[in-house]
Parts: sequence; structure tokens; C-alpha cells
Amino acid sequence: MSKITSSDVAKLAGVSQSAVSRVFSGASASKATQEKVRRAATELGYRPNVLARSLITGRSRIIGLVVAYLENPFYPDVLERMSKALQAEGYHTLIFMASWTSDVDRVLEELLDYQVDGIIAASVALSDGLIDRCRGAGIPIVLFNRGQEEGGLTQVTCANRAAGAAVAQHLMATGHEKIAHVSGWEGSMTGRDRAAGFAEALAADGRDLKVLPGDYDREKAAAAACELVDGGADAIFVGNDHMAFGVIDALRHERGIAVGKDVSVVGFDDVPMAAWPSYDLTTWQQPSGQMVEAAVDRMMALIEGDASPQRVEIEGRLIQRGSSRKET
Amino acid sequence: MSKITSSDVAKLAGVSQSAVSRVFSGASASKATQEKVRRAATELGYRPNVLARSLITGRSRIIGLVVAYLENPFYPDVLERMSKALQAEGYHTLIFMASWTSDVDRVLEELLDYQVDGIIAASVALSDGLIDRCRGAGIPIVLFNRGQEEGGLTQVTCANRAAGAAVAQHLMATGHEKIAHVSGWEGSMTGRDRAAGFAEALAADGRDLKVLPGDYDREKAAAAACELVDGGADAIFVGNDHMAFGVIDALRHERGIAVGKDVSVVGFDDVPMAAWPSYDLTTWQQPSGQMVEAAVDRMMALIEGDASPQRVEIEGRLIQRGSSRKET
DNA sequence: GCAATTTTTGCATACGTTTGCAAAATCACG
DNA sequence: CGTGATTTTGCAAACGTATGCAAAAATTGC
Repeated sequence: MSKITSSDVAKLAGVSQSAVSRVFSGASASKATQEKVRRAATELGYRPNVLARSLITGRSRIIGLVVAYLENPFYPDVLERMSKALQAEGYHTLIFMASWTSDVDRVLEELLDYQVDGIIAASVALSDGLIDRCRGAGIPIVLFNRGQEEGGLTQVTCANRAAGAAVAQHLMATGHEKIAHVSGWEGSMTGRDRAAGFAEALAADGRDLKVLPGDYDREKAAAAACELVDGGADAIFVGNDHMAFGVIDALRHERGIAVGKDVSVVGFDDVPMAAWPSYDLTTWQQPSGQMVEAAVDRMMALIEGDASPQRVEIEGRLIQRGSSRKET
Repeated sequence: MSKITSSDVAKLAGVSQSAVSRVFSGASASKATQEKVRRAATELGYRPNVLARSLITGRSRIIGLVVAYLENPFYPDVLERMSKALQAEGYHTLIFMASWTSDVDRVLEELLDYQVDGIIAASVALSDGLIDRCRGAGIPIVLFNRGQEEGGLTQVTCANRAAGAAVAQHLMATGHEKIAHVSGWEGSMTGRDRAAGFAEALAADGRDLKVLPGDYDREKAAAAACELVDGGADAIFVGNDHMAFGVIDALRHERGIAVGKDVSVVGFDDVPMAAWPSYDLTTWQQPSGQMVEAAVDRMMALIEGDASPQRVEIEGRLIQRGSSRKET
């Protein structure tokens, strides 16, 4: 049973505890002591206690990552990238599942108890009270793939509005007549922006648009799509890939529709599965790598203190595949 | 800028700092002080500093979760459940990505630096040195969905051998002649057990078996399956669902094979996607809920100290769907 | 080889809690 | 109301580290 402390190492190395601390925290120390301390440390198997260190430095090198649901494969991908990117910066990830059932606030309070150096909220809305609290405690927040009007928070998203518009342009250019939309969740700005951009572009061409809510739910989206097609739609823009797969399955297997011929389906995200031949989904690519990079970069800047809240928008691009008609 | 400590609360409440501590750590305190302290605490917005508490109690209420890759949708599901289950027990999850590129050991050392109360390793092998180290430090380890001969560790897996055998029985009973297997990774006991059980059951019936390695990689598995089918196979058992989807896609779109008629494909895991009509995959169900429950339960017992290493095997069952022939 | 300067070192304190101990307060009960 | 038993309370010492400060050692210039 071991609890090796810096004092133990100090004793063995014949130096003071402070010397050991200095060697491991990278402060100045002579070659001689460096050597002695390192030797003693490896002999005893000593490693500094991060918690004790945090207590005194006031920085835990822990980032709290709040994520709502991992059913949509976009988020596991983001989680993996995020965790690795933070690891590379010497930070670690304390993860919190904020299923819309449990209230986010209580969960976030617990996060704060761990003295996290920052919070990244992926696809989760934060209450104003919480935001104030974090600001008071000097804990930076970065919103990932979710915008929020209030709070003046740093946020990293795709250029959703422009993307929605671009998808609309594409569908019009490829000769679709009755264009419809299965939207995300009304409470998410991300979803609203996509829908708004899409609607604007159609309106600019004098077309009207039928929208049904999908709420990021596969089944609900599938049902909505069926209803839209029954109403004569020949193109459906779906709020994300995860729903789009459900839509394709339903159209194909419940309605017997040839997706990509009779009806075009376009998704959003470009998760790996979108490239699989069974779906071959035309979709707007959200470059998760770039987005994660930006989020981590902003977080680091905020922690260093030399940054003010900022809205980062990553472009992305349309990936044309077989689920949508190519020619007019 | 706030850093409200128990002393601040004590001052406001007119009691000693220890009194505050006692109220928040659930020790005995009179109704009167309870009241005074709580009032003062909420007024100041005080919450105990978990790190400081951990330093003295020696328990961080953090569990380190090591996970290799989230590409296989089985793991996001597990991660979500695990994190929630631990949250419910008052623990939190520090996540570590151990991509086979970065060496697991270094990553785990960092985990230990955070004084985690336990480590759950999902689908990751631990070096003997690491295991000794953890045992020395009294940190319990639970292996999830991965066995390990050595080390005498607690592990939670599916009854892989029996499951493999059952799949073989099923394929024989439904009249398949040339049965083949795309295996997982040789380095994983989980994969080896499934393959072994499968092979044994076939051998018991006097049949031989062609096996090609899939290494849990979608593309590699797809190529292997094509090769097997070219060699005349009429049934393929694939080491997990994630690979099976690749296999189905390849057979269907590259070879033009009617999966479920010409060739049967059986997977392992029963991830949600397996039920989607585009794949409709016959597969062995690993009850992730039960497995997570067992893993967390074992972990709690180990932390309490009243448990010895144990191997838990969850049964699971075959889910018959359209990717395999039903009748003989 | 000596004074002036720089680097290295140890001492002591602080970080925000929990907890053993003994004193103080409260309670039960004749 | 007094005595003994019980509960509540404050004091002070931990937990394992970082760091300001002053003393000691090493380095430099001449």
C-alpha cells in the first residue's frame, strides 16, 4: 500500500521537499539535484498528486465537457477528438451527461465543485444563472455547435444560416419543385439557423416551404418525412444526418420510394455513416476536426485570460452523393 | 471574482469552520447550526471544494474511464450509460482516449495522478506493470467487455464462448453449408472467445471453418467477407455489428449479393442500428444496460473493499432478423 | 583570490477541507 | 436542582503540494 509523497522522495534524495516540488513543476534546479531527485522518484515510483497541486495553484487542468446525447454519431466523434485535443494540451476531460431529463443546472453545479478550469457545452443550453455563476468564478465557457443569444458567450458553430441557404440553392438548381424541411429542435439556435437560412433562400426565389419538426429524433423525423412526401414533396432537407437516415429508411421501406430518384434527401453533419453505400447521403459537411480545434483553441485563450468572448463560424461544404438528384 | 470558502460561511453564520464542514459532510450538528450554516451558505453561494476534500479523505469520487475508440456505436452507448450510472452513485467520470497509437500506459499514469478511486477499462488491455501499480496504490480495476488472463482482475463480459457456439448452432440449424467467420482482433480475448466457441460448435458437428481476421475494422472486414464469399461461403458470422454493417454493404453493393437469401450475415452486439431496416441484422445481443450495471456494481463493491476480483458473464441472446435465412 | 552578482536551496506558510480530541453545552432523571 | 451521560462545538493538526523569502552556494569579472 503506497502513498509516496514528495517528502519521501526528498528524504531518499537527501534534499528538501521544495526541491522535489521544483524539479517536478519545472522550476529552476541544479543539474545535480535534478538527477538525484529523478533517480529517487523513479525508485519509489513517485508521481505528483494533481489534486494537491490544484489546491494550491488554483488550476485543476480539468475541463468539464457537457454533452446531451451520444445517439447521434456526430457527438462521439466530437467527444473523441475533443478529448484527444485537450489531452495534447495537458488537460483532461470530466464528462457530464446532461440528458434532457435530468436538469442541466444541478449537474453543472457538480462540475464546478471539481474546480474545473473551463466548461465546454456541446449541444446543450445553459441557464443564465449558471452563466453568471461561472463568470463570477472566472470559469470560461465555450459553447460547441450551439448558439445562445444571451450571455455573450464564446461559441463555435458551423455557418448554419449560410449552409441552409446553400442547401436550398442546390436543391433548386437541381430542379426540385416541392421542397420541404424536417427541422431540428425549436429550442436550438443551430437548428433554427439552418431552417431560417433554408427558408430565406427559398423565399428569395418566390417559393414556399413546408416545415415539420423532427426534434433530432429519428422516429419523429421519419414520420414527418412520410407526411411531407404524402403531401407531394420531391426534396427534403433534414436537420441532421442522424434523422436523415431514419427518413431514408422510412421512405424506402415504408413508402417504397427510390430515394435520390423520386425524392431527394439531404442531411447535415456528414458523419462517417453518410458515406456508407446503403445511405449514400448528400449532406452538408460540418468539419468536426476544425470545429474541435477552434473550440479548444478558444478555451485555451480564455483560460490564459487573453481573449474576450467570440463567435467562431466554420464554413463547411456540400457533399453530393446519391440520395439527391444530380441533374435537373 | 469569488472564492468562497467554508471559513467565509463560518464567519457569516457565526460558527466555527469545522461546524460548516460538518454540516456539508453530513456529520452531526444541531438543528440550529444546520439552519444558520445553510442560510449563510446559500447567501454566499458556497459549495465545498471537492479537491480539497479529496486531499484529506483520500477519495476523489472520480472514476477513470479508458476507452479505445468510439467509432463502434456500442461504445458511445456504454459510455453514456456508464457515466449516468456513476453519476447516480455520486461519482464522476474522467475520460481517457487510448487510441492504439498512443500508448495506454502513459495515459493511465496520468489517470493515477488524479487520484481516481477506480479505473474502468472498456475494450482496452492493461500492461502487467500498470496492474501492479494500481494494486500497489489500492486502486480497483474493472475490465469491461475485455478479458485478460493474467492479473486476476475483475471483468465484465458477455458469455462470449457460449454465444459464439449458439450462433454456430443457429446457422447450422437453418441449413447453411459453408459457414465462415470474420473475427475480431487476435489480441482481444473477447474476440478470441467468440471465435473459439463458434469453431468448437462447428467442429462438434464435423464441419470445418474458414476464418479471416477483421480486426474490428470495417473496411478490412468487408474485404475479408468478399474473399470468403468468393470462396463459396453461404453464411458469415462477423465479430461485431460495426464490422457486419461493412460486410453487408460490401456484399450487397460490390458483389450484388442478396444478404439474407444468398448469404446470411450475423453480427454481435445488437447496437441500435442493427434494427434499422437497411441492415436488419441478425445479431447476438450484448445487454449493455446489464453489463454496465454489473460493472458499476462491482466497482462500488471493490471501492468499499468488500469484494475480491470476480468474472461476471452476462448471457445475452440471439436476435433474429432479416440478414440471415430463417428456414432450412 | 576577492567582491559583486546570480543561482540554488531550505524554511515556513498557504491552499480548503476533514477529523480526533477535549471542553462546553444540553439532556435525562431521580 | 444536582449529577452523570450524551450531544455539540471549537481548536488544531493533518492531507500533499507550490512558492515568497532570506540564507547559502556557485559563478562571474577583474
